Amino acid sequence: MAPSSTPPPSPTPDPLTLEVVDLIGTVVVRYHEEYDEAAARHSLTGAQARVLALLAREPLPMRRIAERLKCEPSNVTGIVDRLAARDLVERRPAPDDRRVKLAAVTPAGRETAERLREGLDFAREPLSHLSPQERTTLRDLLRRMLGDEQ
Amino acid sequence: MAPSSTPPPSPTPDPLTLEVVDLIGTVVVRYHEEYDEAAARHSLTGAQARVLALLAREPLPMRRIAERLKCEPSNVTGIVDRLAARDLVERRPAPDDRRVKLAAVTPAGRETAERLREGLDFAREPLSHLSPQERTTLRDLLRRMLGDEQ
DNA sequence: CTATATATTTTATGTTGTCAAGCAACTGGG
DNA sequence: CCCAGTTGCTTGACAACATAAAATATATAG
Repeated sequence: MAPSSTPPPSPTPDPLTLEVVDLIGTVVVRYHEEYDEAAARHSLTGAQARVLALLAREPLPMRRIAERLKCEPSNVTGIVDRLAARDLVERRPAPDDRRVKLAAVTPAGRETAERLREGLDFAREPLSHLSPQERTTLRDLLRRMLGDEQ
Repeated sequence: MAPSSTPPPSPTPDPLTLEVVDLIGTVVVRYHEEYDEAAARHSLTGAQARVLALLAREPLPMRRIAERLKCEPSNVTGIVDRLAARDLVERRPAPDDRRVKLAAVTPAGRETAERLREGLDFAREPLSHLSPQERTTLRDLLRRMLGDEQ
């Protein structure tokens, strides 16, 4: 069984840490709500909006999309299918490897992605409560919190 | 209309705000990864873990669970069904209203919820990079950011 | 050339989500 | 009391998302 050597996983983190974790949980919930609402305004699901936003930066092989989404490649097939059916995304052959299919936004997809980004209130609404000075502090704290890995 | 003081729909939010939003996006992704991994260690899905954690605090009517999860009550039926099938949760009649069913953790469910919470590294790992002083600052900034509503 | 590995899709299955319909139980006006 | 309307939950039909396993096509190593 488990040897007694394991460092005690801190059964009771201090109240301050707990509160911060709780606040982060609220941020996560709020972020998702807003993202899904913004996506719904364009008749997109959250997953579809995420893929569309990804592809608006650069075309990607299906496999890379799956890695970004942390899901199986077979799952991406369906999501891209649905985006392709609405002419927001298209599949292109990769020049160097005929196995690979690059998913790329169409002009219509690019425009939808842009309007999606503009409509995402999370950038404005909650952060508008903070001064530039405070935003800088928050940025630095989040950077440190997330560590070097990023 | 909006006086020039209101931040306009800001087609181009300032780079600082964009970076903070980006960092928050990373936090959201990381939070989900860790939550789902912790849940998977107990053979739970994310939704099941969330409901179990909710009920570990107090029994709730199905309707309240749906409100917390921001989904339809009919959806909660299935999630609670699956938790009940594994004997982590049970349905109890509400004393004052025979329509209502209270979902409550069983002893096994309570233990799973506790171990789930302990296994959730998000409380320790990222925040351990910050001093108590910094955590306090972060807490205050998040509070202000989320506003009075909470 | 053959064997193995990689990229994608297909198929089967399970979970999560919605909506509409149904049933049981509470509530208020007559 | 009784009836109408409302509320709480479940059921059924269906779509999206997720996984795993198998099939196909292509690439690469030996």
